[in-house]
Amino acid sequence: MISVDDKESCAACVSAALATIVRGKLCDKLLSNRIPVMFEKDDILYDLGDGDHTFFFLQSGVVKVGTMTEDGHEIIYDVRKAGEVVGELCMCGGTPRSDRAVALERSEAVAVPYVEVVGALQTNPDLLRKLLELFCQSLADAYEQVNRLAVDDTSQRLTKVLLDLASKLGRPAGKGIEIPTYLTQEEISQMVAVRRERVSTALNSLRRRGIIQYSRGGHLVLDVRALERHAA
Amino acid sequence: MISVDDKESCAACVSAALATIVRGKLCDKLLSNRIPVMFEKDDILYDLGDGDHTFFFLQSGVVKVGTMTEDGHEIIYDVRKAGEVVGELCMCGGTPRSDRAVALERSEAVAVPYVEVVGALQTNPDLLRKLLELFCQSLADAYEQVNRLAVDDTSQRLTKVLLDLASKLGRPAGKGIEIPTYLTQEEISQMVAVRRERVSTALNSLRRRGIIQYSRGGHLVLDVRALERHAA
DNA sequence: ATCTAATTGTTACAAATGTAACTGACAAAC
DNA sequence: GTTTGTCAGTTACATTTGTAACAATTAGAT
Repeated sequence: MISVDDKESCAACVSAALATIVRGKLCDKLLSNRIPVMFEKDDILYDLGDGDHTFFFLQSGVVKVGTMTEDGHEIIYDVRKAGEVVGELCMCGGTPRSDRAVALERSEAVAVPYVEVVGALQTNPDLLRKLLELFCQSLADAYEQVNRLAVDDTSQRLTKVLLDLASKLGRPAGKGIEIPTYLTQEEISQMVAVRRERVSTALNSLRRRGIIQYSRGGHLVLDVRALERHAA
Repeated sequence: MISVDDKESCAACVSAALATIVRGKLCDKLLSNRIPVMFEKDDILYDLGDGDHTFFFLQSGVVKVGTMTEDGHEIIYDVRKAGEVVGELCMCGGTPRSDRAVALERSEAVAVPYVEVVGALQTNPDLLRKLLELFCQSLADAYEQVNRLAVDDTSQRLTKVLLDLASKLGRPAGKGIEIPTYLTQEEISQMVAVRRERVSTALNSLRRRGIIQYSRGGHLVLDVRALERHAA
C-alpha cells in the first residue's frame, strides 16, 4: 500500500500541477475576464441532478464534494481547497450531475464550461497531460476510499481521514497540525462512512491517548506522527 | 440515485465510445503494427508496484481490475471485456501502479505506452473528448461503489454486483441472462466486499426465491427484473 | 444574562458481519 | 480408482456496528 509519505508527496505534486493550471497559461486563456463567484458557508456550488457542465476553479476557501443517496444518506468523497478544481465529474456524457459540492466556508470560484476547458486542452499539450494526471489522481483517491471501506474498521478509517485532512488543510500550530476548517462530527462521519456516535467515541478515544486535541475554536489539532503509528 | 435503466444505457454508451476508440481512427494510428499479447486465465497483465505506464486495449476475453491491500485482502474494482481499456490508472504521475489486472479467461490485449496515447489525443479532438468521458465514467463508477459500501448491506450490494455483471457480460439464455464468465464465490465476495460465507448464504437465498440459478457449467443465470425489484 | 438550537457525549440493546471450524461436492492429478 | 485440492455450504460464536433515546455542552440570538 501507499505509505503516508508517498501520499503526501503525491498530494503536493498534484496541487503543484493545479497551481500551474490555475496560475499558468491556462489562467490567461480561461480564467481572466471571468468574474469569480462568491459562495457563503453552506452555499451549493452545484447539486445532484444539475444539468450544467462546468468546472469550478477554486480561488479561495474550502469545499466538500460528495453525494446524497436516495435514502437520504449524505456521503463526502473529498474536500478541496484554493488552487484545486471542483466539478470534474461533469465530463460524464450528457448525464446530469451525480455529485454535489458545498462550501464549508466562504469561498470564491471561477466557473468555466467544460467545452471551453476541453478546447483549451487541444492547444496546450502540457495542460492536457496535467489534467489527465489530475483526473487520474481523483480516481486513485476514490479507489483508495473503496479499499478503506472494504477492509478497515471505524478507528482505522477515522485515522486515515484525519491524516488526509491534515495533509490537505493542516497548518502547524504549536506542536501539532491544526485543521483550520471547522467540521462537525456529522460531516466527519460522512467521510468515514459510519454513524456519528461512533465518530464521537473514536475521537474521544484518540483524545484520551493524547493523539488529538481540540484548540480554542473547536478546531482539531493532530499529532500526525502518533496518528500514523495508530493507522498501522 | 441512478436507476438501473440509466446505468445500463450509460454502460452501453461508454462501450460504444470505446468501440469507436478501438475500431475507429485510433485503431489505425495506435493499434495497427502492434502485436496483441495473449494472456491465459489467471495471467497478470500488470501488478501492484509495476513501473510501466501502458494502456491495454482488450481485443478479446475478460479481465478483473482490482488491488491487494497490505494485509492481504484482495479487492475487485471492476470487470472489463473486449473493446474496453485496462490500466488507465497508469497516468498517475510517475508513481508505480496501485492496482492490478488479471485475466479471468484467455484474453488478448494490445499494450500501448501512455505517452503515445496522449500524443494521439492531441491530433484528434473527438478522441480526446471520448477518452475524457471514459475516464469520467470510471470515476463515477468508483464513487458509486463508495456509495454502496457506505449505505447498502450485503444483500443489496450483492444484488447490484450481479446486475452490473449482467449488463457488462450477460447474454440471454433461456428466460434469463447468463454470465458466461466463471467467477468463484471468493471473487464475487471481493466485488461485494464481504466474506465469502456471506456471499454463499446470500446467493442461496436468492436461489431459493428463484431469482438466480446455476446453469450446467456452474454459470450464473439471473432474472434481471426480479433482481431489480430486489435491489429497491 | 438567559434562552434556544445545534452539537457533542454516552448508554443499552438489536442487528449485521467477521471468524473459525467443519462437511460435502466435484474435478484434476496420480 | 484413489487421492488431493479447490470450491461451496453451513453453523455457533465473538465483534462490530447501527439504533434509539437521552443528558451535557456550546454557541448564538434576544
